[in-house]
Amino acid sequence: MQREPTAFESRVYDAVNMIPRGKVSTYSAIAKVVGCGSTRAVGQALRRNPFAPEVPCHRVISTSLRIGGFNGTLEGPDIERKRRLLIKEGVEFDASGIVAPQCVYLEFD
DNA sequence: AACCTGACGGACA
DNA sequence: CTGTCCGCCAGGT
Repeated sequence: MQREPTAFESRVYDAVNMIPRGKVSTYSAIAKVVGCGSTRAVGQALRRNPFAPEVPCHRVISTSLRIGGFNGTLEGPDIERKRRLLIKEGVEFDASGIVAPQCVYLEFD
């Protein structure tokens, strides 16, 4: 059974939806935009993501420019898929799997 | 209302 | 470099 998104989650989804194609953002950036100092709260909202394809949650990475998690996991085939998807959108990755800083979108609104 | 959890981050050993 | 701890805030039970 589904539930309506809270005001907080709506802000998170809205912010994520603002990320242009070929770019990514970080949890801390999103957290700042939605007005909370906890990246964890953002992670929870994205994990729940009721708007799966609508909200490009795969464009959100950790502040260290490493890919965070995806589909509820921190590692595994899902993460690999996320990486491929980002590359497909034009996001560049370092040999270590680090996202190119130029592809990071930090300013919203 | 109380307690636990978490797709994190930063500090420290 | 890795592993551990604490703080952070909202959601779920």
